[in-house]
Amino acid sequence: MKYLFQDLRVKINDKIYIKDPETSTLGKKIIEHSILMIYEMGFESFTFKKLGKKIGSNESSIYRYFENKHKLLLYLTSWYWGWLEYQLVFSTNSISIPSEKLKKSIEIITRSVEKDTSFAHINEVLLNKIIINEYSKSYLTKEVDKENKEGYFSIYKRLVTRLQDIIKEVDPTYPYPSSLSSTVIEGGLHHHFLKEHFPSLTNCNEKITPTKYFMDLVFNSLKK
Amino acid sequence: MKYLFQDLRVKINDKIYIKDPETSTLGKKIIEHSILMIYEMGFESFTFKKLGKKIGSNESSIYRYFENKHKLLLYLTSWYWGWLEYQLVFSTNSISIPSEKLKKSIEIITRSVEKDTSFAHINEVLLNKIIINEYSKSYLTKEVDKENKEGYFSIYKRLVTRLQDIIKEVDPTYPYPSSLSSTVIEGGLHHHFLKEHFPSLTNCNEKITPTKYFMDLVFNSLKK
DNA sequence: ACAAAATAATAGTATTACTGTTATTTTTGC
DNA sequence: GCAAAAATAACAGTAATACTATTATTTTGT
Repeated sequence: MKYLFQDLRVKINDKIYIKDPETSTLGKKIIEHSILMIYEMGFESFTFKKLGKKIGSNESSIYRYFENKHKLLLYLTSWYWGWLEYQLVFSTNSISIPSEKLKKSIEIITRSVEKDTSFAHINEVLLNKIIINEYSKSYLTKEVDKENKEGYFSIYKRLVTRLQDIIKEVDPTYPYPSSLSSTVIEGGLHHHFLKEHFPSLTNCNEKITPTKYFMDLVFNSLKK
Repeated sequence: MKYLFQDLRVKINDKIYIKDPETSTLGKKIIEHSILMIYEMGFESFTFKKLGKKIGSNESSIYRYFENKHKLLLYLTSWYWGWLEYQLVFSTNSISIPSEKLKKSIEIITRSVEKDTSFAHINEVLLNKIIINEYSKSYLTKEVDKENKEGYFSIYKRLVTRLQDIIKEVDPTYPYPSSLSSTVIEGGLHHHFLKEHFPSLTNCNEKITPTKYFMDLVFNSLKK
């Protein structure tokens, strides 16, 4: 796995950044440490000034890469969904039985990220936790329609579509494939949050994973 | 309906406010106009200074009611969930057939609020839209565990529990009643957001309501 | 070695999110 | 109806945020 992903680069809409952070050491440090800092202090408390101090760079240099921290969050979330999409495609494309393919997909999408794979400066475990806590904030804004038009959420939308297509293969008569796909992806994140902070609002715990719950939910909805 | 609700008061955890806004004209104006303003400009752009200007009051007077805008959001969301809980209990307690009760519950919880009922200074239609757009921000914070301990989310939790109990009545063997309850409540909000901003990620539209989708989802999961 | 590009340093601005103090108005209790 | 108390308004002030702009220094590519 480690070697396989070595050369993978997640392609991100280039309107999200001013200068591509993958093209320089400073850029990579911005990504690396913004993940660590947003994880530690939460998105609200995180500022470019603090990030600059942490990486020994000037605030103004960070502004050369991203317009503001919202755009940086869009970058991180796009990267995450692109990475997850790759995992999904990679792990399922050899599976020909539709129901098996769907099983694997639900597993990949709803599991919690346990260990770092291959990207030197990106800690996927922490990034996954950031997505659980902060992803909604990237689209619950007044600018969502404008940003959606600019394509800032296209990787996420592509992932929802992929899962939807896999659902359709299992049951072409099911009337709500995209709704179900959205429910699994968004609900998966929410369930990890509930597990951690509101255990009474979920049946998931150490033994019962969100994956188990969503597997049941999806397959009960589809005709076999 | 109008008269029935006239005297209903939603009881909100008194640690959320400094002074109960229901006890004065200024307090009610704060609630009334914060709903209008958050709806119009979004929670991020909303400030106490702007609110003060709008209602012809000083910023510092608003601080006598709420510590900060986050607490005000907690107040509004608590009120909303309390109001919805009341609608749920009121509309379902005469129903004795469990599956009918569950149907009605899903309808109440996942429908969009169409018109103002009875609270002079609270516009429930706009408040519902605020909940769709801003509710997540009230708990996706670094302080969530502390605030949960203080009981700031107890009304919401009680609602999830109520729906869970109704689910259990329909199928006592179903292994994920609280997860399913959370999925319906949170997923309902999310679906209204998708319908409006990401129509390709849902099958809901003018004709197919989120209620229809969730009805199908829930009843397919439960044994009849 | 030189030019161009990238980064750092510094300064500055408007706004936010408050706190604190005092003045004025409104409410209430007798 | 009046005095005291409570509520509200007005004003001042602070540290931090979220930037923009300018200039200086360092790094890099040829």
